[in-house]
Amino acid sequence: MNLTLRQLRYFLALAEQGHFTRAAEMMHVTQPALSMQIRALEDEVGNPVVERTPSGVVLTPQGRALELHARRVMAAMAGLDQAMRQPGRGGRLMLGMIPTVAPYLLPEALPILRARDIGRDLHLREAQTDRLIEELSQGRLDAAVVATPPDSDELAAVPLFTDPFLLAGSQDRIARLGTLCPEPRDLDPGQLLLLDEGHCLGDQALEVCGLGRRSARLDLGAASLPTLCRLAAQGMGLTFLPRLAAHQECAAAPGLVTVAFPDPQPCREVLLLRRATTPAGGWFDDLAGILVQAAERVMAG
Amino acid sequence: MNLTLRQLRYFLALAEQGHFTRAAEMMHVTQPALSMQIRALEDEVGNPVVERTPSGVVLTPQGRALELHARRVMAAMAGLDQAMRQPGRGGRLMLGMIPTVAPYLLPEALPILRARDIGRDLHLREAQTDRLIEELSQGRLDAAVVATPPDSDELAAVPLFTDPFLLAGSQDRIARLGTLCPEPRDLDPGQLLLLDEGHCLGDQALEVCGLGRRSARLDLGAASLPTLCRLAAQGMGLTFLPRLAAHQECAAAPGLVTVAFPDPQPCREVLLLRRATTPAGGWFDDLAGILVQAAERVMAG
DNA sequence: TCACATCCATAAGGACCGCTGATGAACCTT
DNA sequence: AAGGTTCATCAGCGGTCCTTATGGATGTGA
Repeated sequence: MNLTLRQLRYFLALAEQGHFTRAAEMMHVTQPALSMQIRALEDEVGNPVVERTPSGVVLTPQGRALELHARRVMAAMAGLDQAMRQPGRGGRLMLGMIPTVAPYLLPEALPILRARDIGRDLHLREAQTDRLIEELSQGRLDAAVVATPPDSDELAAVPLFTDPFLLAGSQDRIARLGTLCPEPRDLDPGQLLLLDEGHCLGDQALEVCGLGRRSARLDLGAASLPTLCRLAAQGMGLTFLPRLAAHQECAAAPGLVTVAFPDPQPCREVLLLRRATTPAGGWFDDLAGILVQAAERVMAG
Repeated sequence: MNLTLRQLRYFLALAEQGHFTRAAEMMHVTQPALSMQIRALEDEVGNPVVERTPSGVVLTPQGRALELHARRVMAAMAGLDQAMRQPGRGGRLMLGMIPTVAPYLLPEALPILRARDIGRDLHLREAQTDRLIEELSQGRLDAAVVATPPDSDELAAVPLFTDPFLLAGSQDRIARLGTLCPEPRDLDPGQLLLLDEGHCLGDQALEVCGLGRRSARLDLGAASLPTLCRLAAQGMGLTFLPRLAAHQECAAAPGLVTVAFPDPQPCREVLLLRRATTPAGGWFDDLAGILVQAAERVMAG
């Protein structure tokens, strides 16, 4: 049994009109065309679906069953059509984000995404760069926000924004540095608090200081930026705080003070990645634009 | 946007296999055939639904939306197929029945109908012959049980069973008739209780007595056979009781006594009607067989 | 009662669709 | 660098589906 949508459409028209000729007009075809499709449908089904009476057409019991199910099929098709017509897309958008960006960018980004009908079914994955890139390559993600340029050429990146690093610590630690904030590489590596390995933020902080991870005082095992900030606020050391995170973390960790580095400020480039095969236009550019907008608000706010 | 089932099927195969060639094999077509259909689908949708990566195929967000909806469509089609494959039919069977048959035949018939999977969605209409015939002609009914041969040749009838009339009344009224039951036409018209006009049973009773309705003592306005039987049981007159109804009515109306007429017994022919255009075989003959079987049980029981 | 209209089925011809088989381009593997 | 993937493209062919034309059945009006 291999019915076609055309047969179902014609049949529903016939059921509605009760009349071959009128149903054919409704379908913008000639009456023989519709008759032949109905005939083909009945051949497939094995029984007549309508009785041809002199004064019109009557559904058989089986015809009524067919009508019921055919309407369901057409409803499903209508739903599909509508979903495809949505320019915003309708499918789940699988977005990855590194942990040093996600909690600061998302509160601003999500409302915009929803307003633009992109976040309707947004699926978020927070993970470190390596894992995000792997999942992106495998197609389990559609895009990812990272702060490290991809090495593989199967990924393409668009820059979102530049996120300067601030120096953060307790009031007295910062005061002890003097009135002028030092050059990054003048900092004492022994005072630096870093994130766990795997977080690009730690590596980047070391890089701007001209240091390797080996020379850092210790890996505190601090798994998250909020934790790190609380440690720094209690005077346990200094840390690099992305400006993106500054407002939220200063509010959350009383006693935390930040100072900007002198120009040229050290910074990280936040990027939006996609597979190179992903069509660039459309939702991807929309998403990038929204994230930029959200970042501006976070920085300004 | 005018997607075809073929496109959806191919697309689902592709989504499942993640591989054009394997999806094509799955669909028993060559790879170009599938590629072209996917291409056509993407043209309709307006965006790519899969990304072609070197190592296989990944759905785009829109592709995932399409997958979701396509599965719904295919599920609806599967439901339709299954419904059509049911030899029993799946549609509502619209059955009409006259009031002097329905309450007696149905208790036996319904279980059999259900067992044979015909009564799955049986729609019953109890009405007098004229109305049943009208609704049958208009296609609002598929079949009708009546006791009057149709005059129109747009209806066809198959005989179900013969239902003899019994004479029923109170103990003393029946006794007063003597040991032998009289010929129908020897009955005193003044003693006869009849159903309302419109019920064929009343007309038939008069007919076998060689009388017209005018000569009957009165129309009691008794709208139903149970009422009539209760009147008769209380000695208000005699009535014709179809054997089909005898057991039930005697049980329900204490004091009601029935006697059979001498041969040739007056009787009514109970028929199953269909539109002449309704295909005779299949469900219609099944239904007729079941009703005959049910009638045999009623008569025997 | 006969002509006519209406309705659906059927037949023949043509346009288009979709499949196959062959080929090509890009990429990965060895 | 060669060979084997992958998917895309093309030409040719067969089938599907449409249209126009026609036929048979039924109902209707003069």
